[in-house]
Amino acid sequence: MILHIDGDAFFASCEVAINPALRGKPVIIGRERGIATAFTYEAKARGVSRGMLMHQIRQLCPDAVILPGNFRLYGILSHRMFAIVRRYSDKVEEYSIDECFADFAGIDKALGRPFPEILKSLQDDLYRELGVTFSLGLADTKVLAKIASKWKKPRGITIILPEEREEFLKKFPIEKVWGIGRRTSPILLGRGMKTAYDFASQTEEYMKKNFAEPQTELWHELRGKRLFRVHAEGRDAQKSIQKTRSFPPGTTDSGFLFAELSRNIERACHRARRHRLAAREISIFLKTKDFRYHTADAKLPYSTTLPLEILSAAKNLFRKIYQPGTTYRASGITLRNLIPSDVLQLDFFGSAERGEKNKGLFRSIDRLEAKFGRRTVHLASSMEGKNPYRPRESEEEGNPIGRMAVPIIGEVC
DNA sequence: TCTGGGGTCCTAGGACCC
DNA sequence: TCTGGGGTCCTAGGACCC
Repeated sequence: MILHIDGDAFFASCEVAINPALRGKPVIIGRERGIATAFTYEAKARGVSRGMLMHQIRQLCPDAVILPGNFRLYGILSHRMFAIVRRYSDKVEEYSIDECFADFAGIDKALGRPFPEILKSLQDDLYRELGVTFSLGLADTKVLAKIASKWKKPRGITIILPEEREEFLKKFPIEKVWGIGRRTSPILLGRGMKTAYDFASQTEEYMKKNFAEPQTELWHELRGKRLFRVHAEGRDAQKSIQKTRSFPPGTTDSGFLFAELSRNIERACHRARRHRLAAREISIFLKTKDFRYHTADAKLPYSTTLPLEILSAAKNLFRKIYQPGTTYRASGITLRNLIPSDVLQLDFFGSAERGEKNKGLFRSIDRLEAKFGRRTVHLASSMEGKNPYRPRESEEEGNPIGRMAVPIIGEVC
């Protein structure tokens, strides 16, 4: 058996857990982004929905408590949650910040208690020690466990026994199945499949003829054939780092646009340095006001974690895709092909000294930011002089020095 | 749903090779 | 070369997830 555990309104629940005065109130997370990222069930009952804009929420729900995300807190509670689950099974896959899978095969025999009792006790442990409620689903496969935990929320416990599987799938809408997204569900609905059962009861020939591998795998898993295992070995190394920011309603100003991109590059590099990763490839995108993406990418001659080196590559890419007169609403950078930055990378001419001075510079900047807050020092290319929009409030907090532009040309600093 | 930010994986098709 | 068959690798973009 595989267990799936899912946090109920996790971010909002964490806030309530550390501030009991919030209990029973409509609490919404996402102030810094302007849209609802997570919200309590009280907020949901008032009509708040995912992605709703903050000003709409204030109208709908004037007494809403709107908070910025506190990811350090969520990370700590997440960590503790995994530790609690590991008391029951040592095979735990940390799937996301508020979710995990655990291999529960034989756990009932090992503990000498029936599964319903074990799950109840695990759920109680989680609530008692974290102040956050979780929903649990137990079934033969990952996909079944995942839909089981989703079935009853909050604080649900759902077990799908093999003999009850078909009846359960008949109640479960196809579009809510893990792996069936916006594109696939209309196709399935168009073929008359409304429930997970309608999909799972197709023949294998039909699946092979009409669907690709990912859907066929889901089909097997829904029928109780285990294809996806619990990955308890720990996470793979991170493969990419992305930083993006929207600036609705948008701009046609190339100077502002590039400053935004530059800023994203600085943030991405900062993150890469923190994780001791360097990038060998980058890609940038500009998103138009009608939500189309224009992307371009480049391989770098050496792996790097320094904004100045990435900036010059990004400038060329920017020229390729920027079109005067077009209104853009967001930009972004992705650092890819990441390798540990302590591995010495020689460039084409064998020079290991490249960028040594800049490395020292950015080490200092990182230290300054650790002490005085984000954006204490930034590149001149990221200056928002032309920014017609006010800076976000969170950026201004905790910065005793104020903004300082440091023009850096080449290796002069 | 006039729609944020951060990720991973799959696949079709082109380039190139024997 | 009005010309077959088979294979690998790479990349762009799609689809999905939280």
